[in-house]
Amino acid sequence: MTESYGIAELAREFDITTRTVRFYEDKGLLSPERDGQRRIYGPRDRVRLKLIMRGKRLGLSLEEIGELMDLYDADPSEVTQLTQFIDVIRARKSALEVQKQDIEDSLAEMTRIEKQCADLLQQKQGRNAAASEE
Amino acid sequence: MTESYGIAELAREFDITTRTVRFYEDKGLLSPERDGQRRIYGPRDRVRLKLIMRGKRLGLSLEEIGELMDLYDADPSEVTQLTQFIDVIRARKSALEVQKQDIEDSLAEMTRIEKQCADLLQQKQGRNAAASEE
DNA sequence: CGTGTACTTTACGTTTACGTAAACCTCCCC
DNA sequence: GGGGAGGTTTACGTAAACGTAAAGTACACG
Repeated sequence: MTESYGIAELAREFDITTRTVRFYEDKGLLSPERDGQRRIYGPRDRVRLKLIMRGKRLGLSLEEIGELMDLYDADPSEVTQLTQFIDVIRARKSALEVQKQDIEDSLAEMTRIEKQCADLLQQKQGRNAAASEE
Repeated sequence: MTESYGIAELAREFDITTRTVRFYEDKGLLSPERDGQRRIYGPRDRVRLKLIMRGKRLGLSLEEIGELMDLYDADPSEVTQLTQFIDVIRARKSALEVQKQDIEDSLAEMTRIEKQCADLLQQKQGRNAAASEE
């Protein structure tokens, strides 16, 4: 008895609408079972949705996310396919490295600004305290 | 004589279209000088464009990018503003931390897959070599 | 003066990722 | 058997981020 979910249940868990879940199916990112006309989602769909959400947080389009997930569960049999496959993965990885660097740069800048603000705040509060002391 | 650029020049440098540059201006992200009716971009615009592109690579919307850049060159005078300001920056930072974690997870998975592929490739090539040896 | 080259405004078109509404099942419960 | 609760399809609407003409301006060059 492998666990299964209704669409509302799944949507709630990921904090999205049922419309969105169906939309992802329409785009080929999910493929739930059916009980009559109702959709039944299994563990595989849950994992996929998790990957989709992560992809979105990274700013990927649904199409890119789909391609990535295809990579995840494809197994290339031919040697030529295999080497191409590796190339694709490496390209993807280096894109992520760029993004990681961007994030680190941004974090550094924001930390700098944050510190500036904290210093300024100290000064101002210091003066206020001094003013209310006499 | 502070360096300046035409729109085409700037667009070429960042590998975007002039339409895009004007669009960013329309959204309040750039504000070039004018020589008659023509736009003249200075160093400040270049820096801003660089920030915009980085924001886009991070998957931010133009609106979010605008807000971030506002943070960068605003200087909050009131203490209450200052503390709010710091809160905003911290929220932004923690969002970036999440994204960074997402990237690291993704990189780990992809590295795993890449290794799998490399092993598989070794095996296959090994067999091919053995087959062509006799 | 005509031709280019570079730039301008105006405006409608397009893709992505859904939102929102309408109209229809279907099972369960009182 | 009337009504929820939860699900379904169909389809039009929408915001963001530009693309893509169309038509005009401004200046240099032969």
